[in-house]
Amino acid sequence: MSATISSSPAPRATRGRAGSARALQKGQQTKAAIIEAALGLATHIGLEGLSIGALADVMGMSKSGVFAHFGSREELQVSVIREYHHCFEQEVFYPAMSAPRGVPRLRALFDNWMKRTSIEIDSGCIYISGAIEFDDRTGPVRDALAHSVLTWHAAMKRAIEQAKDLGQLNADVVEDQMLFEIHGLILALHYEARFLKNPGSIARALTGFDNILARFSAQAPAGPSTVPTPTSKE
Amino acid sequence: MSATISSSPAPRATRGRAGSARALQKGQQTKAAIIEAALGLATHIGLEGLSIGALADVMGMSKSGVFAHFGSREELQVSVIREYHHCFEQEVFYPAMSAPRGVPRLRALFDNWMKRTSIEIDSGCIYISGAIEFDDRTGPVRDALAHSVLTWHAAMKRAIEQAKDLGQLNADVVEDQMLFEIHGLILALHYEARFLKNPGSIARALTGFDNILARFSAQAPAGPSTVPTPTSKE
DNA sequence: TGCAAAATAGAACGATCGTTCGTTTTTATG
DNA sequence: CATAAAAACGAACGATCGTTCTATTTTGCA
Repeated sequence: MSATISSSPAPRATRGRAGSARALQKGQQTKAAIIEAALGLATHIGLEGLSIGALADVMGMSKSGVFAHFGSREELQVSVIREYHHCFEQEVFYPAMSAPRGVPRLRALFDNWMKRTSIEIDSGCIYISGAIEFDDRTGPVRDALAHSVLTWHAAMKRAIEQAKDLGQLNADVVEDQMLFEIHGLILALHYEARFLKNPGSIARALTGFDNILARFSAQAPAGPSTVPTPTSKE
Repeated sequence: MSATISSSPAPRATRGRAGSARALQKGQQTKAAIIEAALGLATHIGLEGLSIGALADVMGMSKSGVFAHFGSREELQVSVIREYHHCFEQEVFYPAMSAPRGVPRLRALFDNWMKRTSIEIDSGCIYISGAIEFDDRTGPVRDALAHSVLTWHAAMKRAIEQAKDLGQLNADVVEDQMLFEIHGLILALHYEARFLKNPGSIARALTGFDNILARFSAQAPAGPSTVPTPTSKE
């Protein structure tokens, strides 16, 4: 169990010769700045809406100057996803690791996830918009996106498992099921708050989490939480 | 309480003079065919991905020929949304109305909604993809989309209310809260089945629904379902 | 400071976009 | 059948897209 939710390929090392500890070369820090700006754009207009021309305007440089750092739009999109992955780790995952294992940490993960998702942060969530945009497509962008999301889901499942091991959740809790329902709360929050502008969505998400927690908690003799009534075939 | 979930402005009336009961004039039926094809495209590539050129190709006609029926791309998008609204009524709402009021009807609505959303139907859901695309935009397309979604949500809330009135759900159930959680299941299903290709998502959605139902059902003394523990400020 | 290498600029490409306009074909009615 | 209206076409528009290419500028190190 590593301290990070994923093994990133140490992307930001200095490149030049002789392990000079000097910061980034000019090109690298420009590239980092471009990616940061691209992330800002992508969280608002989506990965597909992200255009090199608009990005160049924001950066105050030429299209070809921006382009040269990536070689293709797809590579730019993948870079943005990696950057978002990194931000997500910093803002959601790491802070929650200081909470004690079990339900408190699970709750912290959910709270941070929620904050990242909700309109409090004016930017949208790439993991959500990207999933829609790359629904039925293939290729490196979709792969990078799915990889990041799955990595995050694995981290959530680990937290659920720990809560189970500590006896704070029922022993027969199915991680996938609990995660599914929690994920639903996040998606509903994103939908109702960002699109429908429904006030009170944050409170409903919190209530929903408490409801899920109560149902999966140890002590109760467990409700109908394993086999569904087969109301629809298939 | 009307029999339809919305009052559509009787869009498909014959136009010509003297109430001739003849079917549609040529133009109208071409337009209807275009909208149908456009809906097919939009459910796969989104309302924003929908282009008049691609639509013209599918229809085997010229761009300007297609365009002339709408006058603008926005009007085409709005037409597609109206068509989807209509399909949604036919496939989700009406069939469920033959189930007895209360929980059975609520369950039927959920089941149909699920089928519409899941990958069983190879097309995606415009209410979901559209919400992402028109997150932070304004204009008639967004308005039409939000109107349709809110109409559908109102229908769901009505079903919850009826189940409450019949004593099948707890009297203190908050419709908005229950709908929020149910909506989350649908969104999680869409996400995990369509994007992540997770097998078993349908079963998890069904289980989730049963869990929600059990929690909001009459008899139990009600868990912590109203006020959340304030774990995050705001 | 000099010089190779890296970084950026600028112009152009083919493609596609939504839209406009004038013409031609098709339709529906007298 | 004739004729006016409706429908569809086809070409062109300006804009933007990702990408390529060749200069020019800037950088980093000897």
